[in-house]
Amino acid sequence: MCFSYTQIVFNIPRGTRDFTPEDMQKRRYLEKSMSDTFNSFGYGEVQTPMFENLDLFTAKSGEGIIDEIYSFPDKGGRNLALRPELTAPVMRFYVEKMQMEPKPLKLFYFGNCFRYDRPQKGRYREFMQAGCELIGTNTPEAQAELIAMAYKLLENAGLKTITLSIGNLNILSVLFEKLGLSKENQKYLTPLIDKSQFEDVYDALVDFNVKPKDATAFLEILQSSDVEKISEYLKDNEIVKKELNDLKIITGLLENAFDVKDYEIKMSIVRGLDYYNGLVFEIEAPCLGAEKQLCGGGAYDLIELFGGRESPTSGFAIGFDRTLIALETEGYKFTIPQLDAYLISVNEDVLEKTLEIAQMLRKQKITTDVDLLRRGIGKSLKYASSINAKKAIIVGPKELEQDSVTIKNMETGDQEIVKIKDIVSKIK
RNA sequence: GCCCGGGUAGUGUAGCCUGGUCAACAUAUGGGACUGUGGAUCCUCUGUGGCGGGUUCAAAUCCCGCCUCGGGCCCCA
Repeated sequence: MCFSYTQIVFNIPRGTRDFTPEDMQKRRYLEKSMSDTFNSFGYGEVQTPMFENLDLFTAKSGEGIIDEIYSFPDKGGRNLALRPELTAPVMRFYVEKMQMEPKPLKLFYFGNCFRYDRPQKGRYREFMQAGCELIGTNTPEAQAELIAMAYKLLENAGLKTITLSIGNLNILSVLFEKLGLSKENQKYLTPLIDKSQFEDVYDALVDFNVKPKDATAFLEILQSSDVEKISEYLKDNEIVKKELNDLKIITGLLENAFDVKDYEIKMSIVRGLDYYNGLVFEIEAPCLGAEKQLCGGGAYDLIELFGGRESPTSGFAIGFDRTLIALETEGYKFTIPQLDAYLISVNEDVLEKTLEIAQMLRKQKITTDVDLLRRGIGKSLKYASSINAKKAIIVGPKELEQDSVTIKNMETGDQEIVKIKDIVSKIK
C-alpha cells in the first residue's frame, strides 16, 4: 500500500438504532395508525424542539433526573438538554402560547426522546414517544375518553393482548392517612406497592407500628378490583366519595360507550412522579418481558408549576418502539410495499424513451423504477422479481416501432404488447 | 450504576471445552454462462474472528481490560 493510514471504524452510539427501509415501513405504518386514531378523537398534532432549557425538566421531575438526561452548555453558556420526555415541553408550549385557545384543548405528539440509561430490549437511549394532553377538563367522561383512546390506539394498531389497569392516587393517599403513615413512610412504601411486593409492604407496615389487622385490611383493598368493596372500606371519607363515584362512572362508560371491557381497577398503581394526582392508568403488553409497559398516564398538575393559570390536565405517553416490538412479537402482518412497475430498456438506444415513460407513469402516481445498471433482460427481470415489482415493462425497438411496450405480469408471467398511451390504464 | 450470558463475512450458523492439519458451510451482493424474457442451475469475484493487551514457538480457541448486544435489578416509555 502506498499510503499508510489508520482505518477508523465508526460505530453507532450505544443505545441508538439505524432503521432499514423495511423498519421504516413498519414505523410509518404505526405512526399513521396512531395519528389516525388521535385525529378520530378530535386531537391535533403539535411539535416542540428536540432540546429545551435544562431547567424545564428539573422543575418537573427534580434534580434527580439530571443523571439520565443528555445535557450540555451551548456556545452562549445556556444549559440545554435533549428532551427525555414530551409532557414538559408540550405543557411549556401550552403555557407560553396556547392558554387562550378554546377548551378543552386536545393535543397529540410524536417525538424522539433521549435518556442516558442502560439499554436493553425495548429500552434505548434514543426512543420514540407518542402521547397526548387533554387540557381544561377533568369530568369523568373526559377521563373515560382519554383511557379509551389510549386503549384504542394500541388496539387499532393491531395489538391483540394488552392489559389496562386503572388506579387513583387520591384514594391511595387517603388509604395511607387512614393508617396514620408519615410522608416519609409513604415514600418508602410506594416503590414496593408499585412492584406488587405486598409481603414486603406488610412487613414494613408492621415496622411502622400499624396494627396487623389494619395492615391486612389495607393490603386487601390495595389488591382489590372491586369498587364497592373499596367504597365500603372508605365510606366515612368525603374526599374519596367523589373520586370513587367518578371511577364508577368512568368504568361504566368504558364498558358501555367505548366497548373497553378488559380492564382492572388497581389501587396499587403509583407512577413514579409527584405531579400526578387522582386518576392514573397503565397499559402493558405481557408478551414483552421486563420492559412491558407500553403506556402510562393520568391526571396531573403541571400548568401552575410552569407559571400558567390553573386548569385541569390529563394525558398519557406511549412507548412507540415497545409497541412496535409487541406487534412484531405477536406476529402482526405488516404490509409489504410493492412497486407498480419496473422498466427495462432492451438497449442503450431506447434508454431515453424508457426514462420518459417512467416519468409519465410517476406523474400518474404509479410507483416506478428503472434499470440503472444496463443489465440484460434476464438479470433485470430477476431483480424486478426480488424487489417484489408487480409489473415489468420492457422497452425495446421492436415494440417502439408501433409506439408500444411489452408489459409482463410478474405474478402470472403473462405478457402483452400495449400502446404507450394505454400503459396507465392497463396498470391501474 | 449493579449481577449474569453472548459477540465468527451483509445475514444465518459450525469450530472454542481438548491452542497448530481451521477459518468452514449456507445464503445474499457484483460479474459471467445467457447480445430480447425472471424466481432454476452452474462458474466466478468480493467479504470474516468486536477492539486492545497478555500467555505461547503458535490464539477464533486460554487469561485480562474495554466496547457492545441480550437476560435480570434500578428506573421508567
